[in-house]
Amino acid sequence: MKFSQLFIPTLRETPAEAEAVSHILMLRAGYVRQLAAGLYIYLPLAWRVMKRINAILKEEMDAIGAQEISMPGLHPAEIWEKTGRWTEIGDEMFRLKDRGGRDMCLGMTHEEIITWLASTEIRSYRDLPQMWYQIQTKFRDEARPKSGILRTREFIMKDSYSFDRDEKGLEESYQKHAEAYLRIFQRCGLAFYQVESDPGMMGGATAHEFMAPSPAGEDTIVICDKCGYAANVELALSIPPSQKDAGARRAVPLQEGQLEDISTPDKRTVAEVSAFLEADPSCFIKSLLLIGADGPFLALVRGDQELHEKKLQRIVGSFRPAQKDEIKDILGVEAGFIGPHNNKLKKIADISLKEGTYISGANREGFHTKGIKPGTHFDAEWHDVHVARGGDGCSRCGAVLREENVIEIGNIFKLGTKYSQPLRAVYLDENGVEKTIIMGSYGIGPARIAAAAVEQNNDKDGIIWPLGIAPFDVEIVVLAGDDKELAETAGRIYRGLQDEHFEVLMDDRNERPGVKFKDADLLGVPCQIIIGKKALKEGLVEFKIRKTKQTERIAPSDVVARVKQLYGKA
RNA sequence: CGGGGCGUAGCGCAGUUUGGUAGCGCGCACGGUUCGGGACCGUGAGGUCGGAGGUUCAAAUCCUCUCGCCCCGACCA
Repeated sequence: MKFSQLFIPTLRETPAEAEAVSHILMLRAGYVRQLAAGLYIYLPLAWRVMKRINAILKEEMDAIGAQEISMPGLHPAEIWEKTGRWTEIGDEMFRLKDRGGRDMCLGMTHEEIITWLASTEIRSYRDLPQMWYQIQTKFRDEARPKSGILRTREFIMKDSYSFDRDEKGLEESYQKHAEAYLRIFQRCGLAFYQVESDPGMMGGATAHEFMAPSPAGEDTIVICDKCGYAANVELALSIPPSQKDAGARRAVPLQEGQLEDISTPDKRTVAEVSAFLEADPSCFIKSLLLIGADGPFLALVRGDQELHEKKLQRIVGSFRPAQKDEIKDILGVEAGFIGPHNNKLKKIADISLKEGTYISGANREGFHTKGIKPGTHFDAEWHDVHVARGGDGCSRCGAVLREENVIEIGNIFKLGTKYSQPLRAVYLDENGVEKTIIMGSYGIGPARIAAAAVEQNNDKDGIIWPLGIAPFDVEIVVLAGDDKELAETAGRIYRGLQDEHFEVLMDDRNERPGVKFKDADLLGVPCQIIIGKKALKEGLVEFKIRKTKQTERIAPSDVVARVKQLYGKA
């Protein structure tokens, strides 16, 4: 296509509202424009990228036997009421009424709808398994849309759903998706990890996320380079480094094995007491009084660790922090001075506390206690309830974990019967017995793939698209648009590339060379064919790789072969 | 929802403290000269200063309310 006939509104300056690299570059290079918070218009270039990503998605989904369908974006409330999510989900759901006053919503996802479909159509074990997918718009009234295309209120998603007779079937569908996802992200040229994730509100037992490392990412994962363990910090296990020596002796009382109260007036937080006593935070026990379904209990983590509420919730069910007066009523002291010893409350302690001697609140106003030995001075249920961090040990092999910020680009969930049961998606098995369909749900955000690709592949001059998803394969830069000879050479190369099914952008604009070079680098098409008078005098054109800026002078007749070589089609 | 920042020409910004009727750079249009890394000269178009109300002889500027956008946090099928 001719640049002069395409709408590519590049910007010389960075719009003030953009912060993330991908957001800045996609605005500057004329890919997207913002309509409102979290709502973006995809201009021709961005839409071409999206189409390419979607084509890869379709190929790989079709390859595992999934069938493309299309479901409405507007849903009746009734179905969402049946699964309970109409009330479970709060402001994040866009809700509206139709003219008849019926409650409706804009679909945030399609488990309900597809399960309804399955419930009405699937009768027999002979109908299973099935895998259905769509590439469709989702609506979520995000509390805080951000980072351009990364977190929006309306976005396209590839979502697929598997329907199986049993767990074994689900496992197969799940693995097929995992493998397809690996191929998809590879073809899109992304660096990514597959990590264990929290099933969250989706329900079900197993879930994985596909994560593209980027500073713009909103999620954090820990990775073990030795054994391959990788998990979202929402559930990652780890072994915190052992108690630090710095000031550790201060945790030891004058008489070994005894407890010793020390005056710590007005020192309440770990940071304050740690500074006051000159002992490392890892020498303290942080005691948090929480109220669970069975009454109050103490959660204990080491002073240098953070309590992971979701992990704790999985162990004890839902809980809430105790209020100030509740703490006084139960322990007789204010929050800054509570400790695990000398009380009979149930205790859940983090595994990092198993060894060592500690200081904690004395359960006495203005005092802390030294010499507390877990197991000796208090008993507890031991669990991993701290937040895993880089530098911790791997819970599987002990090697040091690494931490990285990542963009979630895809996820896969084993749903089980979470949706099929309330919506009565059932079938009759070989023995005529009614069984509930076992489901899985699998999502990919194409816009996030695009954004992650830009985040991972750019330099000071602009975007550097991975080969598989660039808006064009080749950009021909014709340095003097009005020169006949240049135009003819460009035309020949253009047709030659098209004959080999390459997507070619030809910058035929009547612009100065500098402008064309700058725009070409900004747009990020993987390779450029530069046609200028100088080289052409010698019968040559230039072949430039966007990523390395390496330039080769080659004969016009060799261009097609050189491009084919770059794209591995030689 | 809590905290912070910002709304002035298409984009980036100045002007707001101390009220006097809006300016700079880029971009855009036209003419000319240029033409291998965002050219130069000249001419010109373009703004109810986010909106509403108020104070005042006079409001971009002061006051009240309101809307929008961005960032941090909470939240996040």
